[in-house]
Amino acid sequence: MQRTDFSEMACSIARTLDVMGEPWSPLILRDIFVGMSRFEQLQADLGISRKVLTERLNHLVDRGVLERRPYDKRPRYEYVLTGKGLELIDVLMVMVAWGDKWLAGKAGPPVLYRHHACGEISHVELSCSHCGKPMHSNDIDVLPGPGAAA
Amino acid sequence: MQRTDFSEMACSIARTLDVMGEPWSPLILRDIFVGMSRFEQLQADLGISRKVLTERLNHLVDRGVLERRPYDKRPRYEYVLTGKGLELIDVLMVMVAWGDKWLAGKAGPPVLYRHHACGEISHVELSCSHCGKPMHSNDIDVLPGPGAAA
DNA sequence: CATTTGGAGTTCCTTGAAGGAACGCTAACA
DNA sequence: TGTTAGCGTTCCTTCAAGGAACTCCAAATG
Repeated sequence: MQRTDFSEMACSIARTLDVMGEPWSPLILRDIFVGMSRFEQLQADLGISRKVLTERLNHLVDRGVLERRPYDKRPRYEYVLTGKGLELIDVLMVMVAWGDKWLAGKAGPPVLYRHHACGEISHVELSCSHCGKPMHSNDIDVLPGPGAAA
Repeated sequence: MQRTDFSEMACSIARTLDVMGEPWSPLILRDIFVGMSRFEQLQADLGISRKVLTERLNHLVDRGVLERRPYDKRPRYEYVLTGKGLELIDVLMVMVAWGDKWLAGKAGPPVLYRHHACGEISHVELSCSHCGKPMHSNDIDVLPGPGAAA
């Protein structure tokens, strides 16, 4: 085996990486999220090899984060995010927040988010699903869960 | 070039991937976050090739998310997260939330988070840095920012 | 003093994924 | 009857990942 399979590990990080951790996959999801749904668009925008794009799209469809559907009587297809896929965009939004803070430099962030609820330009924060207060790596204890390995 | 360089793209997702997007890097960060700081520990726990582990650790140190420091008079080193690295764990916490929801199955989540502030078992949610309300992919408009490409 | 031990890599070989260009297939259209 | 556009597939080359063996160094041990 040339690349280790993460899907069987008892770790939600590893399993999530099995879905979207291969090279290009997050960028493909990004493009589809912002409205590029067709093979040619994706290939041109990313500059990715057509072979790899085919593999990645098939994999994302297999894993249920994308849906492939015809948009013409001719054999033409578009790729759209499923509900599962839309939730995966959360991961990208946090990557954006981190990259904007640590890697954007003087030029500033390449894109901005405007939040519908308040209308303001903002970014994403992590909060606790229970109490709503901030929740970052230093604010938690990590405990074994029911699905832990033996 | 065999693998495309993402670091020069005008995209915070691509730039973040340049830091932690290579195979194994997120799992290395996970292990270091939960307290495995030494080369032998990491290698044994992950089952990663020693060569690749060396490359990944060097890269993460280069990018400023890990610090390599001696813990003995002998040539022994440990790897610890910098502040920049601790913030990168946010990305992993969101991966955990998604993986727990969509991939954990009947067995349930492999690990649980207990939030210091409220003492409850919970998971991470995304909220708006401005108004504090939920902020997910459907709740935003994406606009070009100052660092956008030409 | 010579030898062993353990941590931290380094080297080297094999396999297979990524890059890249060319080719194929299908339905409409000129 | 070509031609075109969209969507892949094939094939070849290069380089990264897997894996095992090897090196280096300082301390501990006999």
